[in-house]
Amino acid sequence: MKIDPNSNADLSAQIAKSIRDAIISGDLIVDQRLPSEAELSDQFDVSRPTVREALKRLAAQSLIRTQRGATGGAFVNKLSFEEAYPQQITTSTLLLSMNAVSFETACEARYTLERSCAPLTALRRTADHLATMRAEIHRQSQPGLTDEAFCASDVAFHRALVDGAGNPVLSYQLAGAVEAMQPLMNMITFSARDRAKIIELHTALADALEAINAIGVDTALAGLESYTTNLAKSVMEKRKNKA
Amino acid sequence: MKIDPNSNADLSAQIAKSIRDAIISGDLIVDQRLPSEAELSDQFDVSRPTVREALKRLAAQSLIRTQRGATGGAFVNKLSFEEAYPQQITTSTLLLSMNAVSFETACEARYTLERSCAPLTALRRTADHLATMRAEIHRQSQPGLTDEAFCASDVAFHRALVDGAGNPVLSYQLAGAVEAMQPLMNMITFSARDRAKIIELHTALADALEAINAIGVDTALAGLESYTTNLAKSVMEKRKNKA
DNA sequence: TGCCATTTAAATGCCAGACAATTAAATAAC
DNA sequence: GTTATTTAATTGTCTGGCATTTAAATGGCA
Repeated sequence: MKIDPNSNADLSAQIAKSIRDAIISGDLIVDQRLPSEAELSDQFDVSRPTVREALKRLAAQSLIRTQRGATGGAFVNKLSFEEAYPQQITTSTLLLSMNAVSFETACEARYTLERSCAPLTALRRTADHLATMRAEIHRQSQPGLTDEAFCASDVAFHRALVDGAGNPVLSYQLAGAVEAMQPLMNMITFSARDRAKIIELHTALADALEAINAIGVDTALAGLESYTTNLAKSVMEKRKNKA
Repeated sequence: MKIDPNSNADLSAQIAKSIRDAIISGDLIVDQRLPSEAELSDQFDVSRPTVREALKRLAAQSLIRTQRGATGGAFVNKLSFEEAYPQQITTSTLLLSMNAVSFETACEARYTLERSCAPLTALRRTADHLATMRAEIHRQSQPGLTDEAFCASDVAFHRALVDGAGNPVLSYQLAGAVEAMQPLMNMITFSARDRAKIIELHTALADALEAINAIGVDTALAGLESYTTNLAKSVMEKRKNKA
């Protein structure tokens, strides 16, 4: 393996790319041990610190894991959904906050995606999913709950809705959309009447799911979307008038 | 800033987390310059190579960029959708290949998501999106096209469909689902009749989009999903019988 | 023989110090 | 005032080393 020293990219970036490509292409398979850092420095003709920087890049993407000790080294990591979730959420959150995505755009994306998996959830949801949703509704109705806790419970409720579809790929893709909304929602102050309305819609949603009524689920979600959007709109309006 | 030397995690991982948290929380804002590597080593009380490993971790996630020279350094990077796309696709692809996700599950997720944004696309698609789709349909009908090129064109067609919804958040979330399917699709051999059927459905889809006929779009997508699923099923069947 | 303690070797984790390359700003020359 | 040169700051890379961890090899002992 050779590295182009005239390239614009860092040596460590090039080496990371080389190894990453090998993983993606299947040349390196899960749990396979990479050569030791010393061997890699020989192969790529760079120093050990440079190799280490490359390995840290890959570790940051959960593509490898490292073990110390005699039989240690870097191993191709089996990327799990559990590991990928937080990454996905972090990225989505930063994308929203750094790119001035409007509340409406984010909200539209979120509810569009959620409504798409609702029919599957109506078919496949287990008692567990329903119980989680009921529990979150109960939490949401407790007085003295901070706005932040209310939002967190809202996210948990919706996550259960998504997971109820029983498709891990869907759950993964939607995690970003649902969780990344939370910081945006946290900017809203919920009046008691707002909460009551949202809880009412959540209850209708859970009822429809329990009754395996896909249309009812969709109606409730549509209601939630429009209510949330209007709420955000009026909050922004008030804030603008004050300023 | 202090680092716990008794933690299980690497020093570089802890430092990266510390800086990452600062970015997420807004303590560090876009384009803000981080302290130099030397200053960071002082602040965290570690050596420069360790700081560098931490910075490379962050760079791997596109959270920072670095510049050399007198006024250089590490800067908080404005994460763009363009940058996030490839990461998302790589992760999704690896998740599918490493977790033995069935073709059916992946396909279900993909078409569920695509059908969800179809109504928006019907409303908002531009002439450009339609032109792209027509062009890809034309490419797909050319004889002598390899299966791989056919799949690539299929992906481009569907990406145009998704982008037509005019919601960058949706486009981003769906990129993984659509693109990660390609390796799975590449395992299928398409007969001339298969291609003709798919092209027919693609044409119906484009026609419906042109006519702003959301129901027609949904019907075509449903047709594509069931056709693709059955095709994959029969391919797997044949392969099993041979073995 | 079989079990336990010790040693050894291999690997990653971390550090100190140095030099090269790059870049913008300060300085000098004209 | 403009251009050329120097300087300083910063990242990129290398060398060499020591610390730590871990499993396997070794040796002692019953």
